[in-house]
Amino acid sequence: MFYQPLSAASIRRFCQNQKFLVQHAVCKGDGSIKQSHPGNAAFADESYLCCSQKIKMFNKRTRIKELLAQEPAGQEVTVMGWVRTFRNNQFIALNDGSTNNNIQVVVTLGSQDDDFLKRITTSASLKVTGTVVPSLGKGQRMDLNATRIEILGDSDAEIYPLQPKKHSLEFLREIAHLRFRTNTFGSVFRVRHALAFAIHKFFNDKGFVYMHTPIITASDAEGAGEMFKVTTLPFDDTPRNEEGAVNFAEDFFGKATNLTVSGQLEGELGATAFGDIYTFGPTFRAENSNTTRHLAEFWMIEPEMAFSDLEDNMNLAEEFIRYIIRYAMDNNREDLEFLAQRLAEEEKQLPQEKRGELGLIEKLEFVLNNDFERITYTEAIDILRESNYNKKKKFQYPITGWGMDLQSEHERYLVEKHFKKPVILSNYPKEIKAFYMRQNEDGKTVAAMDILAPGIGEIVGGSQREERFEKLLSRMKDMHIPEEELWWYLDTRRFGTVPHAGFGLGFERMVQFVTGMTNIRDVIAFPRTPGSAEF
RNA sequence: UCCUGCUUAGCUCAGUUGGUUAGAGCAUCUGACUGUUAAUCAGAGGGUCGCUGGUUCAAGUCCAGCAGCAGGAGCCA
Repeated sequence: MFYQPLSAASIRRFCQNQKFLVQHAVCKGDGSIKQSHPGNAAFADESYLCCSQKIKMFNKRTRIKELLAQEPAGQEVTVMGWVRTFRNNQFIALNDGSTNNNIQVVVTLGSQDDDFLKRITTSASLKVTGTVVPSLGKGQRMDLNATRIEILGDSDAEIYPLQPKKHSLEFLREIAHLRFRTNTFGSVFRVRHALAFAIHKFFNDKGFVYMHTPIITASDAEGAGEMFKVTTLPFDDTPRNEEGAVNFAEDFFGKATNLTVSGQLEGELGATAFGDIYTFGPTFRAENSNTTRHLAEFWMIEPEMAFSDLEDNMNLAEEFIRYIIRYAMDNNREDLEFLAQRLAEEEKQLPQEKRGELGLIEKLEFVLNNDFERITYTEAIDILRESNYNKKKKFQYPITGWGMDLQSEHERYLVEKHFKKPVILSNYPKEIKAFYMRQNEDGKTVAAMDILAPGIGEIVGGSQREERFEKLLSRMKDMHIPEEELWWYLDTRRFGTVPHAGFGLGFERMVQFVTGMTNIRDVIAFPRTPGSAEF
């Protein structure tokens, strides 16, 4: 079905022409049908028209991406889009977001009056009907010789902020609502879409169940980070209990609630019934993190697999990452090539040692064609200790020995200097990892794994989960995790527990890796960061 | 949260040792031209130099505080 707001006059005209069969007058607002009177405009005033797809649609248009793939043979088409540039009062570069490539609309000299031409400004929206012919110019294969141009929406050039020139990413962030109309963000968000689609396809093809874990959670025991509180309690005159603490018994849910920091614990409930599940949804962290790779609201993918161990987990993660990169390479080649060029130009500004050794496309191909390096935490410490970097005391944080937490400079050294490819680090000391990770036989380490990617750092964090009830419970006690709050989680270990494993992958970091964008705020439509929730 | 840097026209940036009326390119507007490729050419308009206070005869320039932005660190995905 297709909906289009129309003026009463347009509706009357369409109905009189009988080109369109008006099936329903649809009430504005909620979209519910108010009247059903074929061909009668009287009921459609200030309403939305709803036309059946079988009937000729008002907006029957050819996407510019599809048009550019055709042979120019004099065929008549209608395209709609936004003006990128208007040169010479004659050539309109029109873009509709289906591709970065524009269709060149040619306006015959003298066919339009000057006042009309002056309204063809950057980002004005047009409906153009014309014939497609081979271009006389050199920059493009085809021209659309316009026979009819309709301005759908004017764009005041004096105040429209985007210009046909290079803008800084910082400036575009301030106009995030318009930045999709640039080539860079067009490509980034088409690739983002492709990756999201590929994720669902990958898991669906493998028989995983897509599970919707809650956004609002009551447990604050996960320890994954600071949480945003969810409450309907008043800020002034907040109800208090006898001890003077906020009385959440009076709150909406009757208890304290937060936005989720992870769907993992709920995911484990699904995995211990369906076998294999995955989640893909928004996640929230109230950490005061101001970096190029943290967001307060981000999207996370969390598969969880029953009857699996750490190695199965690593295998899945590696296959998964390859699959979605391959999908983007196969389906968004043009966008990736544009982004590769953009990145190459950006890196020209940097000193030699800060530039990537490979171009974006080469980097992605390298990841597709080479196995990830798999090493244990213990091996990593040895490599770092023996490195020239350490001997020359180039690390800001010295390698103190086994048991230390790795700093990002250490991870970067392993990934970018030593192995020069993605690295899967496993079997960390239990002291520096979460309570639910499975304890290894050595009594010192847990079956955890992180995947580190060049330029991004940690992209995946996962583990085999502790399926043994007693071990899990004693670990929770050690770490002061209240078991009464997680009674439901512990039930999976009480009733038919199985070895299982899973991981979390930060979607935006993956999009960063694939698009080469260096700031995470440029791969999510409307970034939420400390002090910033515009749009 | 900590460290560092930045803030001058719509955008990207110059602005010397503190010294006359703060400049450029692009954009915008007006006009010209017309097969252009971020078109070109000519002209015009556009500034509380982030904010507050201080030093000085004199501050865009020096000092302090605050704010915003960016990069790095921590936390992590």
